[in-house]
Order: sequence, then C-alpha cells, then structure tokens
Amino acid sequence: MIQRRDVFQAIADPTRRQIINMVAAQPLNVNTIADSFDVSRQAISLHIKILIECELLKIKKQGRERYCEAQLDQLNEVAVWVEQYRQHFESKLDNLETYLDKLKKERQHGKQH
Amino acid sequence: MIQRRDVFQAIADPTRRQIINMVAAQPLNVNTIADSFDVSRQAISLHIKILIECELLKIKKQGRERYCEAQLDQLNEVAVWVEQYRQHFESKLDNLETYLDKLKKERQHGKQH
DNA sequence: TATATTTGCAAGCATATACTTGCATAATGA
DNA sequence: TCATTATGCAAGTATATGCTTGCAAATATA
Repeated sequence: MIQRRDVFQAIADPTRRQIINMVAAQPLNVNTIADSFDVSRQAISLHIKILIECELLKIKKQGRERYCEAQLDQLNEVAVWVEQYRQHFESKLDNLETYLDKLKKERQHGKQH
Repeated sequence: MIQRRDVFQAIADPTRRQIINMVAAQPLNVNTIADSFDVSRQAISLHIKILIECELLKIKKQGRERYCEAQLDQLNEVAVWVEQYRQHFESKLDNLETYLDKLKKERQHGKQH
C-alpha cells in the first residue's frame, strides 16, 4: 500500500469537496474556512495542506493571513476519466458536445481573457 | 469520522478505477479480474464488493461464476460535481473536445451496437 | 513593548483501508 | 462420488486517514 496523493483521493473527502466549493466562490483565509466546520482548525488546516499538495488550491500570503484560492485545473483529470464512460451511463455524449460547443462560442466572442 | 461509502471514495482507489476500466470493456468474472493484479484474489474481491455497494458494478451469476458488469450511472454524480467547476479549468476545453470527437468517431464506425 | 491573532508543526489516538492467509460453500466435471 | 474450480467469509496485520491538543513563530494592534 503506497501513500497516494492524487486528485481522485483529494476529492474523495466530503470536507475537502466543501472547502473547494467555498474557495471556488471566493478566496478565503484559513481561519475563515475552519470556522465553517465543526472540527478543529488543525483538521481543516491539514485538509488544506492536502489540497495544496494536489494543486487544487494555492496560497496568497497577505500579512499574517494566508488566503486560499481555487486552482482547479487538476480536476480535468477527473473530468476526462469520467467522460470516457459517459456513453455507459447516459449516451448523453451529444448533450455534452452541445454544452461544449456553447462554452466554446462563449469563449470566442465572450468576455474572455 | 464516519464510514463513507460513496462514489467519490469508490473511485479514489486506482485499483478500483482499473477494475471499472476492465469491466466497462466487457463483463468479467471475479477470478479473471483478480488475475490481472498482483494482489490476492481476496483483495480484489473486496474492491469488487465496494464497487457493488456503490452500484458501480452489478453481478450476473452464471453457474458458479459471478460476472461483473459495469453500471456506471452513479458516475454522473462525479461528472456533475466536476462540471460545475469547468469554468475554472476551461483552458483544457479543446483537449476534451478533441477527445470526445475521437470517441464519437469510434462510435460511428466502430463495433458499436 | 506587551498582547492578541493567524497560522504551522508535532505528537498522539481511534478508526478506516488495503492487504494477507486460512477455511467454508457451491457448482462443475471426470 | 470425488477432485477441481469459483467464490465468500473471517480473522489478523500494517499503514493511512482524520482527528485532537499543545506549543511555537510570525504578524498586527493597543
């Protein structure tokens, strides 16, 4: 049994998924995140550490505070893995395609970078 | 710490992901799956049990053999969760699109039903 | 400067997880 | 019928995981 630390394992924990959810909406410092949970600050701090290791989170130091920002590129790995089975659970392949077309068009003449 | 047994946790293990991969291609009995791995049959049997509990696998008994079939509807939960953050990793959009095109072409003139 | 705040690090603990070996059960086939 | 095959169940073990409490370091504030 080798110690894993990959994205799949990172998002396996519901607390970590919730943390991702919070910081995806807006960057938050460690204590603010910790306050939202019943467990200790240390417990949350460890979750954050794991998310950083998996590069799902990055830290911006601001004085003594550390702001956590979502950095979810690595989720692409999960997306791709799941997508390959989409035909198995829905045949919504076309739907997704439509969705991607829409997204792409939005990018092309939208408010993109 | 409550014992979890959800889809996210199920796919967190690389061995289980590989099992899903195998049976998604074709139904296989327990021993055939186990033979593909270095660990004991029991270890694989437990992984299969977990996948069954999460309804990612179903069993068709055939005599004394138990054939494992992929039943990946539950992966939709993961797909939906990841999709909500797609805007965060949109740069890889084209990659996925290319991938889906490939999949679609395979469907169109492949050995598909 | 003294105190409060934000945070990390370390040690310790209970439970979960992944694995093993041994044995039991049921179906198949000689 | 008896050996073989496919499989599950149970007990045991090592490591991982998620958590706690205590303490230290760095920054901010009175």
